[in-house]
Amino acid sequence: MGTRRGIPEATVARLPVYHRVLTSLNEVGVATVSSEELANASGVSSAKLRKDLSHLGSYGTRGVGYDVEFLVYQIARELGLTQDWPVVIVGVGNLGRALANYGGFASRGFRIVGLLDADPNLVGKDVAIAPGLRVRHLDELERVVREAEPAIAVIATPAEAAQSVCDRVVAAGMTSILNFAPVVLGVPDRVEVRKVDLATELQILAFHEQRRTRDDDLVVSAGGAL
Amino acid sequence: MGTRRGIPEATVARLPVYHRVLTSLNEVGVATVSSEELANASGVSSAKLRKDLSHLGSYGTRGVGYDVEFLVYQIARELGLTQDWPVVIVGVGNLGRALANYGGFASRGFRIVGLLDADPNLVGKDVAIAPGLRVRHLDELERVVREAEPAIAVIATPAEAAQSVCDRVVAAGMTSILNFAPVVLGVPDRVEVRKVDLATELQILAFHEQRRTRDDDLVVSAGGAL
DNA sequence: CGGTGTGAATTCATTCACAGCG
DNA sequence: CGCTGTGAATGAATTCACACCG
Repeated sequence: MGTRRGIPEATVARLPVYHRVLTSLNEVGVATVSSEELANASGVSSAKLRKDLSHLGSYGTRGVGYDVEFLVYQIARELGLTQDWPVVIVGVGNLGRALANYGGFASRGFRIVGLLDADPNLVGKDVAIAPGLRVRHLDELERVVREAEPAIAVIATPAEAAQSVCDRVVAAGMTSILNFAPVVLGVPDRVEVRKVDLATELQILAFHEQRRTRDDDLVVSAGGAL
Repeated sequence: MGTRRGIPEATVARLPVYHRVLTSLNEVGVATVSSEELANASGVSSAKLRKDLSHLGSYGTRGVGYDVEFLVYQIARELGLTQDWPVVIVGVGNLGRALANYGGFASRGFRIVGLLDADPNLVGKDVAIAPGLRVRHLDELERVVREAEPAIAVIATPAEAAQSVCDRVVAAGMTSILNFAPVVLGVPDRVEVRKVDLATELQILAFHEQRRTRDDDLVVSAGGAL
């Protein structure tokens, strides 16, 4: 039976993908999927998918597969998507704006309750699709946190500002941070930080691209020598 | 001695962080760091850092530490940052624009050679800081690839367009893709895809936030019962 | 029969702890 | 003496392979 306690971190990181794929399937009217099908659509092996789902419980039917609608709900519940998550975004440059207008948030329980920036020229602007959500000055951070009680902050400021914004966010009592600034944030143990780093991702691709090229050369050389 | 062949994937993913931290230290004039210091600044344990660096070679000095400038160069070389990486960005919405204007790219050898979009209203616009880089129509993709020979494509389109853009990118001969669209891209084995998914990251945070809250409740209940 | 769920085997990553070098 | 580099120990994630159930 599903272990209930302690879902492995690697599994948690894949649940959002399964959730999205299942949601699509559901919208198209698919009622049932096998682990093989769902795995293919999610870009993982079927063994991995079954092991992942087994951590949530025995939600499949042997010889048949998984009920799409039921599974969507179970994953959503496990991830906490069935509740409302107020979020503040600090830093309203191109990236912050892109985030503010990203539809994927609202549909999954994430509700932007604050768009904050230190630049007076941006304050008061209406940059988001969200109804009447204007940019407020960074100094209103504490007020926003008191009023809307967001647990999650998104930091989309320039690198130089990130740590001090982070400190204020933590001081205001928030406990989860999604950091887009290219710096390693220092936080107390109780605060969870995840980072998304565009340059890092490109560098990892470059590494593999380089390795590929080098290896091709080796193969060619070796081939020539034979 | 450093194994030379096959640096572990987990290590590769951390090298960009070390590289950035070391670059900062170098700019501030620090000549030497210990594994302890560099590890702290990078948010990892010193044992992990030493093991990571050991895969590149024996670049430290016992009793002293690492020469900052030398190590920056070694990591850069390993990651392929010492060469020029032409990159195309497909999709020039807020996110694509944020990427186009992100300074961290140029400074690490990534050079944007194409900004492409299917929207005629965007074509011809000058959205990037980059000198004279105007948005071109998606149909020019093949031409851009032929002329500038980029290996890496960044996909920042809406979800609906991502797979067809991906297919064209692959058909044009590119082999590395950084995908920001919230879909699982299907590609041939030879093509490497990395994805950055904003909604996924928030969902992982929400999961932990929810767990934290649940556990707190348990602690409180248990405490009350004693 | 077909496909899930899962122990067992394997591979990959992290941590420990210390020998040995500068 | 201090700090690197690394085998050995531990832990986490993936893959295998098949018992078992609908």
